[in-house]
Amino acid sequence: MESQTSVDRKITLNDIAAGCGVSRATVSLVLRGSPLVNKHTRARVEDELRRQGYVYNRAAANLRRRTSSSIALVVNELGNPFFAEFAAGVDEALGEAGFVTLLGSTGESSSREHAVLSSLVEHGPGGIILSPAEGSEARDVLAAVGARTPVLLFNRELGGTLPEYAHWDRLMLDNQRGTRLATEHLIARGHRRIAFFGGHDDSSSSRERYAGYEQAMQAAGLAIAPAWRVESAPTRVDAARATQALLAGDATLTAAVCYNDAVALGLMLGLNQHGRQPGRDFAVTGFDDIAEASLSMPPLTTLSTAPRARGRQAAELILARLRQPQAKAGTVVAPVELVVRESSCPPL
Amino acid sequence: MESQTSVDRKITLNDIAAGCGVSRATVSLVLRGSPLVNKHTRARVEDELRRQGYVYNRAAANLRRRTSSSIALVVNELGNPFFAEFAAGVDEALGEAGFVTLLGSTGESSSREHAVLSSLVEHGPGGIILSPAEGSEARDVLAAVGARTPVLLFNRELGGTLPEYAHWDRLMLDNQRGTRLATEHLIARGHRRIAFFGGHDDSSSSRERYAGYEQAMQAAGLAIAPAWRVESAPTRVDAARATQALLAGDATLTAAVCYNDAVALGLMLGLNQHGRQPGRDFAVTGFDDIAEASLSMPPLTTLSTAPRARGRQAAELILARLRQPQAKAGTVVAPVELVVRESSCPPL
DNA sequence: GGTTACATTTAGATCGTTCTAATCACAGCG
DNA sequence: CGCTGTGATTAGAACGATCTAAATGTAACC
Repeated sequence: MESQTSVDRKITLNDIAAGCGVSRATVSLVLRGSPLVNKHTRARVEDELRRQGYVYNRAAANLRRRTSSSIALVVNELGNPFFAEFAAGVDEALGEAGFVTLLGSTGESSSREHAVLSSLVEHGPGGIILSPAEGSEARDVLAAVGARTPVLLFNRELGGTLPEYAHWDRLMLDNQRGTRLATEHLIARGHRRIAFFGGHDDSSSSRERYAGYEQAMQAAGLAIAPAWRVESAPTRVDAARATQALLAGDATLTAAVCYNDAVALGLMLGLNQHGRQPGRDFAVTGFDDIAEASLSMPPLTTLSTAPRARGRQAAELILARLRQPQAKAGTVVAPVELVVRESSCPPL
Repeated sequence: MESQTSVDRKITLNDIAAGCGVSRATVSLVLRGSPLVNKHTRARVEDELRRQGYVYNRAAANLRRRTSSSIALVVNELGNPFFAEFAAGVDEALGEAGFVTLLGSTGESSSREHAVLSSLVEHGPGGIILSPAEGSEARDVLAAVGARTPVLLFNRELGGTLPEYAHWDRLMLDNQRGTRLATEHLIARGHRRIAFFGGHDDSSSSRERYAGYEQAMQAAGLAIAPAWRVESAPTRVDAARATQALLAGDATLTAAVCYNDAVALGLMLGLNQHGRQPGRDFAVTGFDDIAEASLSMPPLTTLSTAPRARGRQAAELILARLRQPQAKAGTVVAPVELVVRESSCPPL
């Protein structure tokens, strides 16, 4: 047993070539399974590869071939289960296609986003899947990534406008339809005084979700009082904090459509603290259907976005773009589905 | 405004050099902030870099310098919030150090783990942070990564033994102490008939956690019936399924120490389905303190492992190893802390 | 034998950086 | 005037792969 697990020096094509008396080029052909090489030499080379414990240097190959075998994935916050699931889906699908995922997270800060993007782009990813931070501007992002690397925007639009030469693809959720469905559901259950709670209006997804709510309310002939829109950061803690403002604004509300599940869970927490019982005397809906939604007390009525499937889809879209760099940019809108659970009780 | 955002050709050092009449070497020195270059030429070069929209090619630099600026992170399952938080911590700390994270996930399958590792290692990471899949063997992992890339094992031991030349670092949780604390807590509350539920005994973390439980039981003079150990996959659904076996094995149990939070949440679900009320007539403890633990009904008594901090720590350990390749391998055991919530009620 | 065809192999340039060892310009000094 | 020291710059070889174009060997055919 003399497998040469040389700890010190890196094994290259030259070592293999020397080791079995062929040229570097031949070894390279063997590695790539070319039909040009003779059966017999192929076997000899493959033995030698194993014997010396060769590991392929994809970076060198990519340099020469001017290709890339990685995709960068930039998300706001991995701690958010929606993005964690999304990332898992992206990584799964990229892995199956032989690509590797370069991870970056921005913590919802557009300045960190800029830094993360500039760093990632230096590693030469073939493309970038970006879920923009709140308030992220098109021109800043473009400056960070340059015009050469294709970008797939997920979940949110960028602020400002892109120059026409940057044709970026989009994968968006059907935000407006989602909150419309949720609002219609609450109206059907008998609610009339319904708030829209959480999120910041400078994020496009928030505006779209508000629009869906507004659309359903108008269609039902219900006027919206200004106090029925309360903003918050899209996190549990900030939503719990903002509950105070919601209840103070109008004590007669019977339901709220929330920006997302994190906000909805925070609202339920806040309601409890103010002596209200979500699912009993106050109806709540979320958005995303994260794993916690079905576990909360009461279980949360929400919109299922299937984040892992979205991740796979995002991966496939960016890979398709790599194959067709010139195809014109497209926008895919993924459907969402209303999942009715106990938090959307009828009014008392 | 003539910033040359050339969409077609990649800008290299040569382009910059030609663009301002200096040599490639000088531009390279400017990029790396060398004190050798003249103030005035530096300014000229920097202008040109901006003007042409140059982006650094780190892969080429790494090839020449035989260095790496990435670390691979291989985790069982990103959908599990414990690992998602861990990954977030790793990525944060690596990013701050100027490294990029190569992501891979194994879905608890050791064959996928092998494939993922072989693929990642070809991209030449400086090191690998690996949370092994259940039943993953030392020799298989070594075969996949080779002996050149340093590895940091997180959370679990590998099966089998490593050859002595592979000196791998470890970051482990204080599993045994954790379940000992949880068990002592239940005993102090008055429980005597306590099960250990979930996990598979071929994972080292599971064995360690069982050992902590056993230790506390023995110290209290309590004998453990064979029916008090029921295994399950470390997921919510499988734990819910296995609840049946636990209750059928001994109907007089009053409490269970669970392998982790996912299992504990599944058990609570299963208990409800069998007409028992966790936190009222059956006490449950978990392990990990994932975000859902405080939200479940009842809130879960568990062991806080601070996964994000562990992630940062893992990143720091592997970076330290890069700086000191020859230092001898070490094992760090991270402390855990008991968080008492309502699921660990006293017996009726 | 000479020509062609085919299968296999290979030398050498190349990708975009960095590094080593010069080289160059210029001032100061004896 | 030649020598040396210093600051600034650079030519050219690497890094580990791939690719082009050409070379080699062998067999077949006229």
